Amino acid sequence: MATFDVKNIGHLRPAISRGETMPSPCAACSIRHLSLCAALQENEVQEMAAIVTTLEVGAGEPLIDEGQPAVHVFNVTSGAIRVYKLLIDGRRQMTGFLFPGDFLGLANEETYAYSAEAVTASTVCRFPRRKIEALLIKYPRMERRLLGMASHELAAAQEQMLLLGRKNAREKIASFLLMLSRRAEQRGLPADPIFVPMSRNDIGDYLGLTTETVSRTFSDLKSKGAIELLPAGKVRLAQREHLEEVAEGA
Amino acid sequence: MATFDVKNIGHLRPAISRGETMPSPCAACSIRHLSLCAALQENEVQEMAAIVTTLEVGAGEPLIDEGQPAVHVFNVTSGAIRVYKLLIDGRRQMTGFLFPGDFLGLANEETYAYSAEAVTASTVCRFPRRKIEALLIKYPRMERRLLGMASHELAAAQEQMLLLGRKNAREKIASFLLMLSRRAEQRGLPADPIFVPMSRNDIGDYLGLTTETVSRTFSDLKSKGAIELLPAGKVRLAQREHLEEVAEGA
DNA sequence: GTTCGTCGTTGATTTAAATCAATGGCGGGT
DNA sequence: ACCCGCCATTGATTTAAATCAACGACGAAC
Repeated sequence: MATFDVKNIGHLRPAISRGETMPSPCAACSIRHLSLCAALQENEVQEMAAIVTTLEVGAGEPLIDEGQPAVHVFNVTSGAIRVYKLLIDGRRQMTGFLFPGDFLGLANEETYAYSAEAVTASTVCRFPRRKIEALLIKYPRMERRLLGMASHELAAAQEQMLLLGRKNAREKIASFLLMLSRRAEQRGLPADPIFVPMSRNDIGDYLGLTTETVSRTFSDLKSKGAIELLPAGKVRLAQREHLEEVAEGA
Repeated sequence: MATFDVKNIGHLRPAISRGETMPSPCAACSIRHLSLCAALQENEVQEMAAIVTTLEVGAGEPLIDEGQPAVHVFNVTSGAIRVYKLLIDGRRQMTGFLFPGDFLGLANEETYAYSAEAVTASTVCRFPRRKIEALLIKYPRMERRLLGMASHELAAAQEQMLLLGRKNAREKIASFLLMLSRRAEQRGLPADPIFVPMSRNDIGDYLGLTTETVSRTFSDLKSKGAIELLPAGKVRLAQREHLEEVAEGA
């Protein structure tokens, strides 16, 4: 896991001095969306920049281990991160996938309650938790933003509970593809031929299914013309409306 | 749903003027734990008291309907509340059970993303969301507390995802009983013969199971001596350690 | 006191998804 | 160039839980 300090952030400042409010890029990370650092004031930007470190994480490398002291918070800059919890015998439940702009490491306790790894080679911005907490006290606007993010995540978690507890395999896969599409769109990426960077196994562990069931369900949706499987992990949502109906259980 | 304003809160003040910090009772609701109102200053207590309304909700009565404008936040004072989401065809996923001291109604959006009903006859304190938000800006300490609660709930939600996605029926039921026991203990109630106020159907919708599977699994744990089913919805955790092993998937 | 609806339990059967198994493709390492 | 291991896919079989079904207990309503 290569690490280097961010020095040359000057070129990103203009976006803020230009008077942009939200979404504005995080000076340290050049993040636009849903970020802890969005819409900071000039003085706040400087303080954030002073404590940030940028990390490069190779595919499959760990970023956080459940049970370890929660000393850092992270902001994803590029790539994709998987967040998960394990049972003693190794069964794994993904609790989320993170993309550029997403935030990681919010913890109430002294230790992390989950693990995180890079799905593909990724870069993240790392902040010492203690320093972030000091900044939150100093700048309540940042804290409000964090609360907004937490409550957004909570709503997403409840939606995921509905999926895990009550949807069948086809509904799960349809929901998953649409979620990826919406999140890509939010980040200004193409919403239709979507890029699915994670393995069938990762998807299964996110949806409470096995690799085989995920693969079969993809094949099934494809044979019914709802999706097309393109090379390089791309998927076309050929019948988005149909997928939306399926995802909602209609 | 009977409603009346809270006037006589004077008798609760002493706990705060005595200089107690945390957990301290909420002046309006007499709540001790995990409450929005815990550890308030005297002036904050008065402002909270000025905007609170107490509601009585009969068993089965709705408190929140998904999609309705999110105009209030709630604090549970007595009884038990179920929070859930529905699919179009009526499949239901409980996202949580709330007990005295628990907080409800945190929402980022303009509408609620879930529904809530009383399991048993309950009382709740209701606050207008706009006024709460104004208070949060005025008193960042309250906001910090709210953030702590949100991140606690997020951790619980992730734990529940692990349960829903990867645990079998027995592990789910064991986890559920232990959760009820721990939460009862936190509220100063007996942790061993626990009171289970919700129906088998409610439990099933919480754990992603059917009524029948819940019932069979209870019977099975009982026949193996792990639990005892007592009258009036009480359950004895005869082999707590064994239940803990089962819950963790060991 | 009787009836009706809900609840919990148990049994029989079905089924969706898991498991077990085999294959071919692809990419990295030597 | 050649393995080796991982990944995706598909087929055959098993299985945990759902579904369908029946019954008794209980409480509320009339």
